[in-house]
Amino acid sequence: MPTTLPMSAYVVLGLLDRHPGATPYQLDQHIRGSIGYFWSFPRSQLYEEAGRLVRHGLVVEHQERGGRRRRTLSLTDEGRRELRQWLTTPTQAVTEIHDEGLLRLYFQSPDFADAENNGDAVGRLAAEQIQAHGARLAEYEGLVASGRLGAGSPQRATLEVGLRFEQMIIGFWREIAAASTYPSEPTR
Amino acid sequence: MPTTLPMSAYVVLGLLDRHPGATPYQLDQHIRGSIGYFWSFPRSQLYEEAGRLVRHGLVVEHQERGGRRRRTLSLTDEGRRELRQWLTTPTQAVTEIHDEGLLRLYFQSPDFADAENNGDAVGRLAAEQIQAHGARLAEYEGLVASGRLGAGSPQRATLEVGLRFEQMIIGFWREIAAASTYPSEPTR
DNA sequence: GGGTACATGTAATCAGTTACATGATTTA
DNA sequence: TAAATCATGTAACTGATTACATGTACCC
Repeated sequence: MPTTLPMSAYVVLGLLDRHPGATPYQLDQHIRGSIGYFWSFPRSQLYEEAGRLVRHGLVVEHQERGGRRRRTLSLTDEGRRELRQWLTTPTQAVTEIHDEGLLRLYFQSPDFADAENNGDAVGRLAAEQIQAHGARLAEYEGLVASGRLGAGSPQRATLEVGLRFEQMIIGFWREIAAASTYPSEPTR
Repeated sequence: MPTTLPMSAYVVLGLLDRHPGATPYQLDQHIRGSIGYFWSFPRSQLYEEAGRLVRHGLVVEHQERGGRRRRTLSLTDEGRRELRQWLTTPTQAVTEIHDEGLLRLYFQSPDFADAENNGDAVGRLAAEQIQAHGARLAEYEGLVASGRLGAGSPQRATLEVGLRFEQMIIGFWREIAAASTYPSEPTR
């Protein structure tokens, strides 16, 4: 077994610790609307991940014969050990903010603040991003309001970062939008 | 050609627009210390990406015969068109904050704020994260101070998000640490 | 002129995604 | 009970990462 597994593996281990006997499909449901906001992967990967973890002896699966042939998954002792270990060993991995809007901003031409010159591409980008992040923020607020997350739970704490990020980025794009509509260095 | 390319493709197109004739190796240099903070991939992928873009007719390459057999890359007209189009078409993709520290926090047991109960795993995690994000913040501040980014440039604007994110997340982990007993960093 | 660090590329492997297929359940 | 929807899985393909190999310059 490799010394370090891909993140999807730890997500599966972590979820199985909380929800023993879940099927990959059910894991997918848990992921969407929670940790999937931060680190997502398609459902099919959960099947592959499950297979890999079984091969590594960290998970056992039991597949129904006939019908839907569901695979129910549970951690082995070694899987639990691996999870505990991952949770407690220091990481030196750094954060990446995967955001297509930011990437597009980065590659705008240097005169991007000059709306006349570029058909206000940045103004449009900003407007679209404000809208998209507003929707995301509302989703997060809905989650909090739903009360499904314990007040001091690690899930609630993690979501807090999502909330603060969305507030921050909305403010950022508003500033960009303002500079785009009213260029600070007008062409003349 | 697929209607939508992977992000690494747009990064290569965007960089080649600014640095025509660059080699994959040189692109790697540009990426590290700039957009790579947000969206990174290993150098070898730039070779593969270059090959793919050439196959799609978006890039032309010229490989030295003998010696290091460098490949210099440039956009074709169609490559430029593809880049312009990507820069101006609306995206519905959402942000993902890939952060291993947050993921670990998410999977802590519910009593995570109770340091007695878990060997203060969370306190350690928070301390480590405060340290790591402090270093990252310092790097960003160094970039700004270096003056290599134009004051109103899109690169500077993008970096601003990095700066605000790091400040936000450091504040977050300080709060987490405060709820735990492991000695926290002095406030800077 | 031999060692060290930098520059460059390729091949093999592994992970992730898309597209598809089928079984079960609800509801008009 | 047919149509629609939800649940579940697999296979084929594409993308990403690791490991390796070699070339060039620098410097003592």
